Amino acid sequence: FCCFDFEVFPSLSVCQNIRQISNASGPPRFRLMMSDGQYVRVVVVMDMDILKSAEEAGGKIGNPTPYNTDGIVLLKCAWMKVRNCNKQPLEAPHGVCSTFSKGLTVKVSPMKASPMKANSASPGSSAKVIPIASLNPYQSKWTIRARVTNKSSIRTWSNSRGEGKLFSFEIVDESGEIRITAFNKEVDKFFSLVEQGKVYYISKATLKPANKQYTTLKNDYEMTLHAHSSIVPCDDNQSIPTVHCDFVPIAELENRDKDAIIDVIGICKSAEDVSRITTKNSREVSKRALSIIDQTGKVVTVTLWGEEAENFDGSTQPVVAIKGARLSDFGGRSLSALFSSTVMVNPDIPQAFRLRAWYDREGFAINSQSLTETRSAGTGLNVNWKTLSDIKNEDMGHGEKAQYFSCVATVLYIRKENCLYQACPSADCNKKVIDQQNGLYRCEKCNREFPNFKYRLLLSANLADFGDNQWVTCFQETAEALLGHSAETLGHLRDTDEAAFDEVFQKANFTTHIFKNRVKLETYNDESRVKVTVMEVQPVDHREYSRRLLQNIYKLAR
DNA sequence: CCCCCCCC
Repeated sequence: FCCFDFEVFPSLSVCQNIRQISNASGPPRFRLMMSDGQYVRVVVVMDMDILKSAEEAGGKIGNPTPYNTDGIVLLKCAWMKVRNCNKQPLEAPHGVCSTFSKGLTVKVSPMKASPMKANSASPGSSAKVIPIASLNPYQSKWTIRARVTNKSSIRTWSNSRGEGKLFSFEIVDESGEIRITAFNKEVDKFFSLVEQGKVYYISKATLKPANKQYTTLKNDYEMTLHAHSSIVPCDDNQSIPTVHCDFVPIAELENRDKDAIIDVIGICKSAEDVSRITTKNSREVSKRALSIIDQTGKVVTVTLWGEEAENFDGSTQPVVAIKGARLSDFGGRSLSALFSSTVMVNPDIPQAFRLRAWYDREGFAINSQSLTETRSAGTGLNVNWKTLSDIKNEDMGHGEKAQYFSCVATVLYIRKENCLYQACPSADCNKKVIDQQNGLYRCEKCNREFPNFKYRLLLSANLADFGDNQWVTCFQETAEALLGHSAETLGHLRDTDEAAFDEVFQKANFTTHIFKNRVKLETYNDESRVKVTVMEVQPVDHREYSRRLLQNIYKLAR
């Protein structure tokens, strides 16, 4: 593999195999990794508004060709052959070729011949190429030419009738679509050959009636491969339709029925980490929820499953298009990918270019609203962010109910005096015990004496941000998170090694965290004061924090 | 010859 550096201005669209290598000043530079002899199709697109302002500023951009009617113009489209790949070798990214085919601005063709003049002859078969729509079980000598639109992973089964493995894929041509299944030996033979998005000549397979219960494809038949089946890649695929999507704007999902199967496209604004869950049938499966946003300014949660969940990388905020997602009413409205869904990351389609341009220019900063209500506000959406000065300026906590807010703040000081107390050792009682001075500790709440106690933390800390500071209270868990040690360890340290105990507090000073707090006006001895209690301490996600700051700057600059 | 579409 070699590297190939180039500049894109503005940074409209970058596919997965391109890494940004600098953007310190001037146009950002990108690096594409690929191997010698490959062809690259370079497509440079630009948003019409940006193009106009560039031209007004005296820039010359040749003769742009309208790419679609949505204000995106095609600036350049050319095939380039990669040569001199003897530069510094780089580790090949996983699945480099298949992801290239999904690339947004750069496409790699593995063809050795000129990609512009592909061979259109059928692969030595006397049977003529017929449309999928004309296939039926009563004819055997046929060949079809079709594009793979969806390919499953390999699955195994075991039931009373036996066991085995299989995979299936869906194909489309100008006339229609059909599902093809391969079992056992045919899995070994064809699984790696069949690639999503590619075109093949297919012949000598068995047709049988499709069970409509299990498929949404528009075909009365489906196909099973057998020992004599033939699948031959076809390079000339100009005339074979690519996956067609009817994208539903995210805001429009509110008006659609539950369980509707829809196509959706959006920018992956944030993504959960992958997690393992156990289904009702006690099967383990991976899942990952994404938040996607489109030009309607609405966000919706999409859940990916299995390998798709495991392999998804949302760190570059890619465009995600899903054909055939199912609309659910969970949390209001949310989406789930099905086995029959096609998930495309940075697809090479105008809607994706347009979305990228919109998001990078303004979408990233808009005040988005999610159609999916999340109960835990851990995803960065729906968090009530405040600065410390907001507590006073907005008279927070003065109402009937306590208010909750999150802030990014730095520890200025933690009082170590009286931060530990001796608490009742019984499981759910944290009441302070009275030292009877006879080796026993009395809990008034439990009305019992114990030979032992447990240490509990009750910390007063002073937090600051750029505008103000605030005394807060941290109980056990949040205090342990802040100090980085358990109450038990700290109690022991205080009793045995005062220097080490002091050190713990020194180390916690000037550390910065996300604090999730409860604020409430409390009255004690006729004196009212706002009390802030820390409910949660979390590390700062600097990427997410920077995005929020940029968003705030953008809003203030309006 | 499979046919699972899941979880909060």
